[in-house]
Amino acid sequence: MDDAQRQELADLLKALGEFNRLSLVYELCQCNAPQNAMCLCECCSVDSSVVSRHLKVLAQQGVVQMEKKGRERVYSLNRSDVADRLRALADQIEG
Amino acid sequence: MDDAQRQELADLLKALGEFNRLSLVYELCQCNAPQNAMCLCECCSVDSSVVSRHLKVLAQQGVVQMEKKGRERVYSLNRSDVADRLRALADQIEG
DNA sequence: GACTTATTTGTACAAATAAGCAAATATAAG
DNA sequence: CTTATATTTGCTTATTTGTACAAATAAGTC
Repeated sequence: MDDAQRQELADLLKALGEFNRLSLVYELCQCNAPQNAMCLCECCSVDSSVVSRHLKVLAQQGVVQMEKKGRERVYSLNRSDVADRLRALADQIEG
Repeated sequence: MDDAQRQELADLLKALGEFNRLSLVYELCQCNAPQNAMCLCECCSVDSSVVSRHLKVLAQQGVVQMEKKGRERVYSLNRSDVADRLRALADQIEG
């Protein structure tokens, strides 16, 4: 694994390693249908602009996926993608 | 999962989500025997005091384990423990 | 077009973080 | 006891990060 890949993994872990962002992930985890930001706003009690920024971070790391739907944007979790990356790390660590 | 547990998980991910700390983890990952800080110092090119602090963070999150050995302190990776926590998250995310 | 709703962006600010260096501490060896 | 080595701690600096609020943008509805 080269430095760039390691940095990418660190960025993913950092994205998940913040309480409100992790809460967003768990919230999306329990939804079958994609959710909009206003809805997600309720699970962590912060301003909508903050949720917007957190979702942007999660999207940049490929944790969530965004889709435009009318005037709202709905987010869904890239379940298998994230799970696979976490398991790959777990496997490496376990050796 | 309550807030405290979620915070704990976020703290673990944050601890792993920094380049130099993740490098330390990978370094320890490739060692069979526990390593001292001076040795670990070489893998990421930072001051020994910085390594000391990073190792402290990792120890607080249960990622590494420290053992006094003469005047040096040797660190080893809590492999299965960390791997299990990452897999548990992966499982939850995959749903 | 005017209005409403959803989301993003600009700005400001406080708190947290990472880093380096020097000094302090701990412990072994001479 | 003195010296050498390993590690931690105190201090400072620069940078990043999370947050709130207001304004801007986007897109639907009347």
